[in-house]
Amino acid sequence: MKNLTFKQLRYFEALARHGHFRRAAEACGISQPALSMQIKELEEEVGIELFERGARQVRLTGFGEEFAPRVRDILRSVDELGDLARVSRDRLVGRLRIGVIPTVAPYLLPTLLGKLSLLHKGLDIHVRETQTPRLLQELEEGRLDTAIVALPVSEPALTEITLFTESFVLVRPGADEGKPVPDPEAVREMRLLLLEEGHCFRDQALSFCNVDMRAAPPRDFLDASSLSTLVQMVDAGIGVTLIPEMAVPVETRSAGVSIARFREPEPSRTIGMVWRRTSPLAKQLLQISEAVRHATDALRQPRPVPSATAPATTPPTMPSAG
Amino acid sequence: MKNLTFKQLRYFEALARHGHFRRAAEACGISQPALSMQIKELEEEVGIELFERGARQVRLTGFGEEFAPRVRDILRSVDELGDLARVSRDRLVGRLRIGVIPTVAPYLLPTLLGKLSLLHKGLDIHVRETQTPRLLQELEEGRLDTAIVALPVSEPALTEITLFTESFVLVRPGADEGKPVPDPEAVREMRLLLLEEGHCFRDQALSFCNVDMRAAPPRDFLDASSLSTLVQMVDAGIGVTLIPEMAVPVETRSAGVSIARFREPEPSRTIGMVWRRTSPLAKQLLQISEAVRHATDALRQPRPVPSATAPATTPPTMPSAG
DNA sequence: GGTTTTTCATAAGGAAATCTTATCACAATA
DNA sequence: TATTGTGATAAGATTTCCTTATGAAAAACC
Repeated sequence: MKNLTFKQLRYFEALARHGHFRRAAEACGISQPALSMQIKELEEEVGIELFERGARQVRLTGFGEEFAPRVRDILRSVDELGDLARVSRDRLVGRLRIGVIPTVAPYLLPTLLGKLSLLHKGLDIHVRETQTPRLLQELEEGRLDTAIVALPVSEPALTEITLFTESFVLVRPGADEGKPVPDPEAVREMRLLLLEEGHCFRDQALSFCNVDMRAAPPRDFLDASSLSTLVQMVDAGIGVTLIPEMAVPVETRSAGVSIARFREPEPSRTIGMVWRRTSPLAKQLLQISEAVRHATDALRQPRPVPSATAPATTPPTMPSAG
Repeated sequence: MKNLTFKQLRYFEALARHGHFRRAAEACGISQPALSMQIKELEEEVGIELFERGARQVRLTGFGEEFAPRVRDILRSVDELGDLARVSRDRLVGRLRIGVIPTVAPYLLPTLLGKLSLLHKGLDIHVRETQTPRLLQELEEGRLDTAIVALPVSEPALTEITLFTESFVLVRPGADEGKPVPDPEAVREMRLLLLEEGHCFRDQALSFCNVDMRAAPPRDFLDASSLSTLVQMVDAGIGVTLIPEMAVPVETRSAGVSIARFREPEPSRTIGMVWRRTSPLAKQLLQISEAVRHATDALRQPRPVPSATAPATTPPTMPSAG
């Protein structure tokens, strides 16, 4: 069975159906001798005669009868292989493993997942929510297909594409509403609540306040594990914090806190999508990045943030490593 | 999917398993470039990349992951095709459709079927019991694989092989035990009970009595539909009959009839097996004919038939057409 | 930082397979 | 007996497939 070919099985099937060499050959688009030879070869391969050649008719032998349904099964499976490919050609199919950092995930995913599963019906989406370094590692190990993180990642093995840039806003107790917006140095002197070690957003916030991240934290920072917690801590009067614009609608829904935009240059971060440069999904991932962009556009359309200054024009990018 | 080959699928499987072109190629017994080309061609065929070539590793794409189990399925089916063939190589497999004339069937089949199904485990044996002309027709139409009939059949499209020759014996009432054995002409004058029209054995019996078969039956023959019935009629004192040797043990088991051998030349018939000259089962059928011969040897070993003369040496063959 | 190594892709030529046309052999039919 | 229909065979052309040799890119090493 070493040199069995698909052609032989197709020819076999045709001959079994037509019971006639010339007609079967015609159906296969080859000459009658070619068919004869391939059938003969198949029979040699198998070691048993498959057809009984009568002077007036060709019919399957008993063994051929046993052989035929199996062959048909195989040919059908191969056809299905083709179907699968055809259907998947320009659609993403199967599993899409997407990683998202925690300061983006809760705000982006609800909208994004809906859009994606609508766009790619039957797509099996796996989401991994963790911090950037782990995401990048899993990406490079092939355990993720793409990740949504703050740019730049500066990994030569990865392609990065910008999704959007968003400002950070100050979250302070409701009572502070309307007070002048502090400048970075002033924030540093306030009780600044931050995410725990490892979140890139923590570093971005610190950087904004010109804190040397390698040095010890300037004050008795309280570390929270989510933006939600941070806002609740602000609400409790423990201090102030920064959150990305995208988080505002969700996180200030019912909290007694006030939001203030900074003066220019506003702090901001750029969120992007990355994938292995070698990934054959590039085209589809690009497509997905569009979907993400649309999803976030919708998220950032309503801007209920009272602006203390004119809206920012070209905000500087924050460091994102980590 | 028109030019997909098994090789490509095998190579695909190997590459998916090894994740390494050179090693996979080695496992397939080909050179690395050959593998590269076939994989590339497969990917072109499919229209989607199946592998993601990293600098340090080769791994399946998402689509490849969907593709792989189907491919493995197909390869397994093909292997099973090979297994099926290997197992069937020198064994008869599947269905064996065997036709037997009614004056042989009841005596031969019990032994034969046991032997056959022992010899070819899993063989699906179909038996057709009917008269010679129908058997031959079904044989030629491919609805039977072989038939056991009285020879000769003289059909150029059929191969015939002799199984055995057996004598006919006279069955008469038990009271006639020991009486002189009548010669053919005398039998003609007795009330000779025969099988109904169509049985070759009827013609053979008539022929023995030198009755012209084309003429009207000489006397008020009573036609029975089986040898069993004939013997029971003899037992009832209605007349005498002839039966083949093979039927003696079974048919005279409990009847009050006596058996007498004829003087030489004993009447006899030759039973043989026939099949289409084109049948690829020839080899196996020959094998089966051996089994039949052994089965009948065993049947004819005990000869409880009182012999009126010395045993026959070269009995003349009877006509068998019909 | 440059060199070596590893790995897959590409190129060119040769071997093997597959196909085509032409022809044969056989048997059924007229 | 001649004719027709059928599959098998033969010889040459074509296509596919494989090998060796080489290239390019990235990783590992010194």
